[in-house]
Amino acid sequence: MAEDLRALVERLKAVSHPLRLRVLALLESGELCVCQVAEVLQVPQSSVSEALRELRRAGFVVERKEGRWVFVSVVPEKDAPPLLKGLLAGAGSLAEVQQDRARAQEVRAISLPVLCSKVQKAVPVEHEAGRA
Amino acid sequence: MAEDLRALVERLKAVSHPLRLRVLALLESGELCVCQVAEVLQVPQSSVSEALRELRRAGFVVERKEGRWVFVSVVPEKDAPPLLKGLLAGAGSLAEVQQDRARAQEVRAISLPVLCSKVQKAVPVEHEAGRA
DNA sequence: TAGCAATTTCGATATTTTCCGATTAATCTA
DNA sequence: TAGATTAATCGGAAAATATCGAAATTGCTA
Repeated sequence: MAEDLRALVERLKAVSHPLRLRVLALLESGELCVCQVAEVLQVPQSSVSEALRELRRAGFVVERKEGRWVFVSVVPEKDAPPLLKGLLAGAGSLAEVQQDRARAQEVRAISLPVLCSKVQKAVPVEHEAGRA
Repeated sequence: MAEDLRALVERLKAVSHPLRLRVLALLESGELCVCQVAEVLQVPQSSVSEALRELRRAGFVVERKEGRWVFVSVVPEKDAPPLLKGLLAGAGSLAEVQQDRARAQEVRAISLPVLCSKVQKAVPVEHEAGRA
């Protein structure tokens, strides 16, 4: 009885969201800084920041500040909430996630100062308009 | 790559809800009919019905009609989405869930016709007013 | 067929969530 | 210190969700 029903629901809510789940799954491929995440996913920076805030609140990711950059990564296994492992296993096999991770590899090859000054258009693509 | 990110998110959303998660966890203790669930959880019947609709859509529960009663239960393991197992494991240890299951045992002892005609008040308790 | 009884669907409101541009805060660098 | 840059927060409009009584539906029973 480690926690409370409501707490578990909050944790689930945190990942019941396309962008947030995508960010979490992306980070499993390794630490990234916020601007890298925004670049990989082609999403406005403020959206990434908000997604990360929720994931942090839920205990799924941790941050590390280095100068003006903020690096985020999946919480170390020993501190991870029970859900996390199964979640990442499930998400890791999704095509979208694998594409994101591939893109992350390319982005990692660019030095941060160069990457981030590169004005990211981040075409605000609709997050709902899937072919249901 | 069995599914789609959006599908996974939908599945997670289905259980990111106090009542729905409670219902799902309750059913792990065995099949119940809708009116029994309403009685155990002290929640209006239409709310239970709606919760079950979502859980069914997400593939977590199945129904079996018998006369005018509808019995619901957790989907058999072979058909269960990957998430389910870990989810139930996590929820099963929650105090609230254990209480619900204990109540279910009492309710099962009452014959259905007797139980259901018993006008259930189901005090519309606020679902948000936790001491945050 | 009439009348219950169990469940689902509907309707309407209230609340929450989402989203992103603009602003602010923090930190580097010249 | 001024200027630039990265990230967080704010604002607020639009969309989605929650909730539960009332009405509709389905199927039993007499």
